[in-house]
Amino acid sequence: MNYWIMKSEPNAFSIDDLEQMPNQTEHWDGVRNYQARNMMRDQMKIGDQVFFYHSNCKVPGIVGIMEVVRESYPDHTAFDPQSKYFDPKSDPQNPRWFMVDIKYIRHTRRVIPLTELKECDALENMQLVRKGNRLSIMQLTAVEWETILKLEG
DNA sequence: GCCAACGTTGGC
DNA sequence: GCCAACGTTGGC
Repeated sequence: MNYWIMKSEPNAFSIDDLEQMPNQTEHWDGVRNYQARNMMRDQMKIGDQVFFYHSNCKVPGIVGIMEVVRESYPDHTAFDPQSKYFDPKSDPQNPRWFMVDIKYIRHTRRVIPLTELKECDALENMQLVRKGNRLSIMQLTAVEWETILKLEG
């Protein structure tokens, strides 16, 4: 069992949007970073637990919990010239980008703001709180996962 | 809106 | 393979 954080800008796709999808499930498309791709492609397994993080918004922070329900497969938005995620270098015969399917579990009882995560000593080694971090997918340790759940209150 | 931190691109 | 230029991310 692995633990993850996945970021999304709520203007583009929020925890509320995920909750309203059919089966409360959606494919996590549009990831165009090799490190993040490698984690999705090689390490994310069915049943892994994921925090949903809202970035680039008024109160950035953790807003919900999700679960991996389908392991990696090609991100078809890379093949679609109409998509803003189109990448001509990704060939259906040799896909460059991958995604997983994610299912809504619940909202956290409150937004756990980034400022609070930064103040927590037990989370000081977490990638998310490091300056300049821009990765949209990060792995957590089990201890970090539990620590954040306790912060939820 | 600003800007620091990164990642990618492409000329050489 | 170096590195300057450029584009993007995302907190503030």
